[in-house]
Amino acid sequence: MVEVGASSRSNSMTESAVIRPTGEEPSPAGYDPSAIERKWQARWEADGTNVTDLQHGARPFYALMMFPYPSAEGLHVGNLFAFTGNDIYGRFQRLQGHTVFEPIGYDAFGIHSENFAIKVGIHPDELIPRNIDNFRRQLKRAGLMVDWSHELSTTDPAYYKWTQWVFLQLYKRGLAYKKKAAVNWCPFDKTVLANEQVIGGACERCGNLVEQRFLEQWFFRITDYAGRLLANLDTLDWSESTKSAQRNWIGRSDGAEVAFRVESAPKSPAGEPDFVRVFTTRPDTIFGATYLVLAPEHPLVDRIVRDGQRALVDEYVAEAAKQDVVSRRTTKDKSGVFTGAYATNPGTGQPIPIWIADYVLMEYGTGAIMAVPGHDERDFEFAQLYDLPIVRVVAGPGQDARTPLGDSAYTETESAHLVNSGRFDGMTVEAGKAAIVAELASTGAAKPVVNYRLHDWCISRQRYWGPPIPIVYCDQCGVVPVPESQLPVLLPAIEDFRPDDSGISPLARHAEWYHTTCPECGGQARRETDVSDTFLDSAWYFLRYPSTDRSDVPFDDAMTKRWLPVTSYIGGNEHAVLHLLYSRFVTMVLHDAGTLAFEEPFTRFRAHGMIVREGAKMSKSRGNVVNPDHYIDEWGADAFRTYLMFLGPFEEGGDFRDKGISGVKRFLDRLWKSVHEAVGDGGTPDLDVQRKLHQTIKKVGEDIPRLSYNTAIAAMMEYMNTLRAGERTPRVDEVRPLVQLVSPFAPHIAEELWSALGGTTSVFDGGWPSYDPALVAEDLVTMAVQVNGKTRGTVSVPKTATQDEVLTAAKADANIAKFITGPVKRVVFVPGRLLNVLV
RNA sequence: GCCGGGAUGGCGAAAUUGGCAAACGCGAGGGACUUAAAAUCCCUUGUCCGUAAGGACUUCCGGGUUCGAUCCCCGGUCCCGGCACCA
Repeated sequence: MVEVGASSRSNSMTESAVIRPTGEEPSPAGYDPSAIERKWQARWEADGTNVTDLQHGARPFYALMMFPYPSAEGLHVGNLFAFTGNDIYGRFQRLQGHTVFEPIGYDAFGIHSENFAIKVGIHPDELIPRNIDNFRRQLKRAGLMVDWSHELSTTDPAYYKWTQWVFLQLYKRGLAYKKKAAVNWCPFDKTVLANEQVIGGACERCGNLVEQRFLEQWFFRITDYAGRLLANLDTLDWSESTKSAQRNWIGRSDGAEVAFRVESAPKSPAGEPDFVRVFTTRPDTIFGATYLVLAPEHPLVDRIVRDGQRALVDEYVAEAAKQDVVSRRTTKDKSGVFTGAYATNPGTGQPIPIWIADYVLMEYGTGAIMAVPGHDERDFEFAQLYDLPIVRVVAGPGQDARTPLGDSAYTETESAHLVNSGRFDGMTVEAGKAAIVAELASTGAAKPVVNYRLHDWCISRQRYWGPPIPIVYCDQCGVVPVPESQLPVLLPAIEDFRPDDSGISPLARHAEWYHTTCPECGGQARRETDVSDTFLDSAWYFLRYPSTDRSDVPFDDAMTKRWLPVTSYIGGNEHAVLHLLYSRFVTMVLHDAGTLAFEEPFTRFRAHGMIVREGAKMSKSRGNVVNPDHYIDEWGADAFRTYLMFLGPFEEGGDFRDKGISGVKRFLDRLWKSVHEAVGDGGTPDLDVQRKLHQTIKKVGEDIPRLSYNTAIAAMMEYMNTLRAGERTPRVDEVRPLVQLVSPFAPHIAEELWSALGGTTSVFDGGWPSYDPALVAEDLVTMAVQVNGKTRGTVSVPKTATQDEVLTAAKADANIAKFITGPVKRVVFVPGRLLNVLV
């Protein structure tokens, strides 16, 4: 048998220290969370308990949590929920013998911080450190196993120097480029808005209508990586919901590009026919393509438009350009205009009209489509509106070429076949796709193409509070990247940092910063005045943590080799696509550049759930936000942590109910009492308690790795109930392992009790208790007895009892016997579980 | 519309391989201790019938597979999240 409580690595327990004469009050001063929490936080700090030996520690385990944005309101309970979940996992891994690194930092740049600074009239330079101080104070109170010697803030020049370096790595590889792009502009907030910040065509903050502006923006060519970003997902141990969100966002669609020859385009150069290239996922329906549609911005529009239609087309194009980006995408009412031109359908050989409509988007595919109104809802609607021909080319079971389409497009593809499609008639949709693409490809009219919905990442912001993009514009040399040796390009401390409606960053107003010299020729030059997106700051922070003490490199090679990729990452699904995708992209780029040996940054990722309060979403306006300080004051961090983990499954979240915390507090009170009352472990152990203990050790050890914290806590509570059943006094060897099991959840009380039990080092250096499999298995089991599938009673039999023995025992039970009325037809016997008698 | 996750007592939830549905906790009711209250401890608590023994019903709805289904299959409803005029 394996000794309970014995650590495989160290055993600092002094047995004699805990044995007291029975009857003598062991002076339990009572459980005072705030006193012992202060005491142990101070001791951890003094002893360096949570400082990770990054150089030498065995079995490195990088337990990463998503670093917070340090808001003025302080730590949100959602942050603490996530951090506690990560902390328990990290502490457990440490108890398993890993060297665990649990760092924290602050994602402190960005529009959010800047807007708040403007609102309260305090410079972010002053406000952010203040907020960070408050966050640090709150994080320390929560008792996280954070290694504070590696804390970082993205606003620190020693950090953003390397954010700029990351930009330069992308620039060097041709993955950063500048182009004019349509953006949402809020005339009131005087800023570019992300698409997510525009609700129904209005600014989400001020409600003013958003305008479309064309501004020069920096982009990262993330679309080059779309295929890999998608394919690698299959290899990652991540929450399915997160992977699914990324798949949706990347949006792969397999199809073909098909060329439609424009009939006698008047303005094309002599002898050079124009082709409209369309992207389609349904090449099988080409015989049903009765018209083409170009996006209003399509470059071919001007060339092919016929004179009679020119005025109408120009008006339509101008109108479309005026619409803001978002409402253009979400308006469901279709409209369009005929160009007067025709193209040849390469399937039918027939001429079909070319239209312009804003339901076709220039950014996706080729900016042009072949419209198949018979089999596409949008095309159907458009064709009905403008009276364009609708042809059936796909028929389902029991349908044929003449079956009318009715009032909607037929979009089924399963068990459907082609009709009205010449020699392709009768083929399945799948076969038709392949055959038609193959045939068109032979004449160069089509090729298979994969399209992604993912757009390039726009990283420039015309704002102040971010890392300046390290680019200089020189009249002689053009666009010049700032040499690495001249990094960081410091964000100047300016008072006038408010954005204006020029669409140009406030930094442009500061001539002394804006004017500089060219790093190449030394001549007059201007700085790029945009700053980079906050998501660039957070796309690489996990690489920095182990190397925060290095000022000469972004990350130390040896450290990176030792600690990365991240072993375990825990965070919210609100970052499923942006942060997590950008981090993967940046890692891949650095991998391709030969800087990193791995191309995926997070080996395992788990999305935690959301906390609501009393059934309602927490919000400032509702006034139902949980303030961690308040609860920690009242109940202690240990009870607060444990309650957060107990209120629901970690990956689903749960309902924070103020009353609920008392149950967890009672549990800790009883733990405190049990340890202080515990008597020495002489004499005969109580076998039932021993069994329950070993079952609990097994269960908690299995539940924590799968983040099933609520059930682990329930198991410990059950054990506590067993331990104190019938007002028995627990023994020291019964409570000591429980203190260890509780320690990841409630670290302070665990340390206090561990030391009260004679521990001379931290409980977190004491290892994890092991269990005896022989004690886990009950040798007497309660089996259910069913008659015709209905449970009629139970029998208590030895685990090894045979079918006949159980049957005999069952028949001895009068209530069971009375249901066995006729001859027994069949008996189903599941050893140790149940007996089902069929009569 | 497409993709992912859900729906179980008054409430939060559990059931790890298809095997006693409701562990653990909250709330509620009753009791002990107390002059009293708090705290603590004990008992009861899915619904219905029954004094009880016991019985019937019960995991969103409707079917199916199985000796047996919260779990697997088919169809549907609702909730949460992602994507969305993406061709």
